[in-house]
Amino acid sequence: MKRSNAQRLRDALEDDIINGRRAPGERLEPEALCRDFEVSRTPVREAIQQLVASGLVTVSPKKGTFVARVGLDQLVEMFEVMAELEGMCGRLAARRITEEELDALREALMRCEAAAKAGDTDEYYYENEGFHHAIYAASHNGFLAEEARQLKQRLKPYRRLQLQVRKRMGRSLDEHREILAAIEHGDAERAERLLRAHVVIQGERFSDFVSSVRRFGARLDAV
Amino acid sequence: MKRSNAQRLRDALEDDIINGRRAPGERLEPEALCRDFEVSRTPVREAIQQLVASGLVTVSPKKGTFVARVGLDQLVEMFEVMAELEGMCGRLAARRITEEELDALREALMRCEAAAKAGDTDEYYYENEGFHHAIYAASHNGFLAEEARQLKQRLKPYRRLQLQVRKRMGRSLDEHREILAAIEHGDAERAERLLRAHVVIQGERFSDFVSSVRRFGARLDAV
DNA sequence: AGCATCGCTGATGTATACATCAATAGACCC
DNA sequence: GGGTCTATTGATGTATACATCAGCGATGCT
Repeated sequence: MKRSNAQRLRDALEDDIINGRRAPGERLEPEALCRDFEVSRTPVREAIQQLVASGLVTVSPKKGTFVARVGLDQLVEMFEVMAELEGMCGRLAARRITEEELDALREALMRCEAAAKAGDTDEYYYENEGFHHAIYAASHNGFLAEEARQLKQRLKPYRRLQLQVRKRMGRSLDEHREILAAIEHGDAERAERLLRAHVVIQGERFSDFVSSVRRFGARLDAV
Repeated sequence: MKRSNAQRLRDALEDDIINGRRAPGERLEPEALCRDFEVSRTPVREAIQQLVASGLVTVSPKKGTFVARVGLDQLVEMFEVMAELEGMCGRLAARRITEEELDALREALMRCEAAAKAGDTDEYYYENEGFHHAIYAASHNGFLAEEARQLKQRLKPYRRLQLQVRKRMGRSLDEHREILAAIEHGDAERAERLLRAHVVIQGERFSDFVSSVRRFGARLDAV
C-alpha cells in the first residue's frame, strides 16, 4: 500500500520521538522538516497536527512546535491510567484467552527469558512489549487493546527508564511468569492485580522511578 | 480568543454528530461544507482529519467521508472500557475528594433530582453529565478525567439511547445517590463497583441496551 | 530614562492550482 | 457475449502564493 508523505513523515517523527532520537522539549522546525523530507509545508503541517492529536507534540502559537514534555505530575497520572488499563487487559484475558493465544503468550514469555538470559536490555525491552501486546490481544476487546497500545506509545519516551533501574529486568521477568500463571489458571483478579503492580509506578518502586525521571528531566532541561 | 475556521468547523461538526443532527453512517460532503461555511477545502480537510483522529468520523479512501458508525461489537467494547474508567474515577474520587468537591458533587446530585422530579429527560441527561464530570474532577487525575470525557463524547451519539429505556431515569438517580454515599464514606471499592455497574452495559440491562441499539441501527440503515 | 506606539518579521491560516490515484464505465478484442 | 483493458472522472494529496496575526524590537515622545 502506498502511504502519503504526511503519513510517512508522521511515522518517522513518531518513531524519532518514541525512541529518544528527539528528546522531550526539543524544537521541531517545520522548514527543516520540509527540506529533510523534500516536501512542502502542507504534509509537514498535517503530520504535526496528527502528532499533536496523539499527544506527542505540542505547539505554542507563534512560538513554535516542540516535542511534548510532560510534567512529572502528568506522567504519574498517565502511569496510573496505564496500570488500570493493563490490569483490565489482564482480567479480561484471564477469562477469555484461547488456547492459541495462550501458546502465543507462553512463547512471548520464552523470548523474554532468552533476552534476559542473554542480558540484552534492548532485546528484552522489545520482547517485553510483545508479551504485553499478547495480553492485550487476549483481552478480546480490540478497543481496549488499541487504547492501551496508544497510551503505551505515548509513555514510551519515559518507559525506557524503567528497565534501567537495577535488577528491574529480572524482577520484570519473574512478574511475567506470575502473570502468565494467573492467566493460565483463569484467575482474573490475580492477573489484574499483578499487571497493575507490574506497571512501575506503585509501592517502593515509585520513588526510584521518580528520581529516574527527575534525573532525566534535569538532563533535558540542559538541552 | 479568535478561533480558526478549521476549529469552528470542527466544533460545529462534532456538535452536530454528538447531538444526533448528523446520524452515524451519514455522508459528509466536503464541497457542501465548503459552501455552507464559506471556506476553502483546506480548513474543511483539517477539521475532518481532526474528527477522524477523535474517532467520530471515518474516511473510505476514494469513497467518501462518513459519520463513524461503530458496530455493535465495538460499541460493547467501548462501553466496557467506559465502565472501567468510570469505576477508576470513582475509586480515586472516594479517596481523594476534597470538601469543596464533595459540595459540588452534592449540588450536582440535587440538580439531577430536580430534573428527574420535573420529568425533564433532556435536562436530566445534561445534569447527569455534570454529576459524572464532578466525579472525574474529584479523581485528581487530570489525564484520566480527560480520557473519560473524550470517550464519553465519543459514545454520546449512542448513550442518549440509555435513558430512554423505561424507568432508567429513576434508577439512574437512585444509583447516583448510592455513589455519592460511597464517595462520602470514602469507600473506594464500593464507589468503583457502583460506577462500573452504572454504565449500562452489564447484567440484565445489557440485552435491553443491545436491542435499543439494534433498533437504532436498523433505523440508520434505512437512511 | 522610561514608556508607548509603530512597523517589521516570522509564524500561522487559507485559498487555489496542480498532480496523482483509484474506481467505474465503456469499448474493444477474443 | 463476456472478459479485460483503458480512458475518464472525481476524490485525494501536494505545492505554492497570499492574507493575517502576534511578538518583538526600534524609535520617538514625554
